[in-house]
Amino acid sequence: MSAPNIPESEWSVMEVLWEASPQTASEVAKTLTQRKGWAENTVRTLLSRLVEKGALEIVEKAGMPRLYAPAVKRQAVVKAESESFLERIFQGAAKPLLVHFASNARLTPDEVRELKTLLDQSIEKNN
Amino acid sequence: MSAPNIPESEWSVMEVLWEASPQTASEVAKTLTQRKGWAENTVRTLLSRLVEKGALEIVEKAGMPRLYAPAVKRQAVVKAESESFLERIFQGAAKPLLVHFASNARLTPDEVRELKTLLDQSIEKNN
DNA sequence: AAAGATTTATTACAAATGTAGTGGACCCAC
DNA sequence: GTGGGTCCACTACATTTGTAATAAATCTTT
Repeated sequence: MSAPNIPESEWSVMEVLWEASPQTASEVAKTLTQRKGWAENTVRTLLSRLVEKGALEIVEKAGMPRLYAPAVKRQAVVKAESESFLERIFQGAAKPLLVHFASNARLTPDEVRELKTLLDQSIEKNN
Repeated sequence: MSAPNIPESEWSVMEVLWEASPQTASEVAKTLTQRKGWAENTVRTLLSRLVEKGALEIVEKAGMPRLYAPAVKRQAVVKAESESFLERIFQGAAKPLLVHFASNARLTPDEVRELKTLLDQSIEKNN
C-alpha cells in the first residue's frame, strides 16, 4: 500500500515534480505540454489522480494557486516498481535480470569498474 | 508491434506455455487454476486475447481440442519489457538500474563472479 | 438419438488508464 | 460592473485489464 501504483502517464507527471517542487498545476502542465503535447486538463486530471492515490500532496497557499509536491520519494517508488518488475519478468531472480541488463547495456570502463565494486560490497553486506 | 504488450495476468498464461507447449486450453487452465485460483473461463479469455495480439498461436488438429503455443520467444518479450522498464523508470540509463539491482540483490559469491566476468566482456564487445 | 460432458464463442461488467471537455468561481483590466 | 483570463471541480468517453457467466456447438456414451 505504501508504494502506490503509478502508470506511465502519471509517472511523467511525477518526474516533473521530482525534478522541482512544489509547482502549480499550470507550471507542471506547461512542462508536459511541451514534453508530451498533452492538454492542460489532461495534466490536471493526472495531478488529481496522483493526489488521490497519495503520491502527491497539495500545499495550499491562501490566495495563491495550489502547489503540488511529491509525497513519496522517487527512490521509494523506483524500488517498488523494480521489485514488481523483477517479480513479474524474472520471477524474482535478480541474477538473470542483472545478466540481461549487464549484457545488453553499453557501459564505459569506468561504469564497469564501479559496478564491480558494488557487486563486491553486496557480498560482504550479505553475510 | 513486434513485441506485444503483455499485462500481468496474461503473462502468467505465457509462462505456462513457455514452460511446455503446445497445450490445450484445459491443460493450461488446469495449471492456472492451481497456481492462481482462476476459473477456467478466465484462462480461456486470456488465451484468446493473447492469440489476438499475436503472442500465442493456435495449432488446429482435426477432431482434437486446439493446441496453444507461444508465437513469440520468451527472450524477445523479456527484452522488450526490460527496455520499456528501463526507459520508464531509469530514463534509459542502464547504469543506475544495475546499481539499483546490484545493491539490492542478495547474490552468492559465485553469482558475483559470474556477473563481473560478464561486465568485463561487455566492455570488450563495446569497442 | 437423447443426455452429458467438453470445447469454443459471445457477452458482461467493473476498475484502471489515457486523454480530454464543460462549466462554475474568482480576479484583473478596462 | 463586464468581459477576459485562470483555476478548479466535475463529467466524459474509449481502451485495456481482470475476472468471469452464459450460450452455442460438438463429442461421447449410453
